Amino acid sequence: MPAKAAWLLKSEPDAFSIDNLLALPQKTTLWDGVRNYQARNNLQLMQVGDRAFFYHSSCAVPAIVGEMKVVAVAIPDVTAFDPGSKYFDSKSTPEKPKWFSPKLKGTRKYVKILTRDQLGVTVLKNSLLFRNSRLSVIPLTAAEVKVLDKLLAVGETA
DNA sequence: GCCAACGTTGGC
DNA sequence: GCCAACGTTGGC
Repeated sequence: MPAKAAWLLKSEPDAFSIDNLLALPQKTTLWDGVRNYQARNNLQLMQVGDRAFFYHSSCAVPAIVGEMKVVAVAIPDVTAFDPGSKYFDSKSTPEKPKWFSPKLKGTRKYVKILTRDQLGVTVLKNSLLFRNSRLSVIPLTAAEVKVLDKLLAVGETA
């Protein structure tokens, strides 16, 4: 069994925040609406049990604000089939789906968030979070996760 | 609100 | 298959 992977998932808090997620009945959601191939490919690589960090983007203080766990691998993104959805894509059909959504469960909201500023002075500086600021689903290396855990441990005792 | 970086589209 | 035009993301 390979070690569990870790991911960073971006969401605009105005659209869907960590609080929105944790307020859901099962704290669970299908991660839909992603319309970028690189991000899509990453969504499809997610395995049950993988860790996922929730990142608030396009807001006053961009930061990792909590954590989730993958509870189901990606299934076709149904919002792409719905003409009424702003994520509708006529090129994606139930027969030939183009976009996918894994299921994520919120597990934790941080007391102290990890701001983009903080992350920028760690090894995360070399991650896709900084090298490709537009990518919304980012794989994290074990070394990067280690740094995050360290920062979190400090936050708890501070 | 601005703008840089990047992805996508479409004409050729 | 190239590349200009355009649209979007997201930090600031």
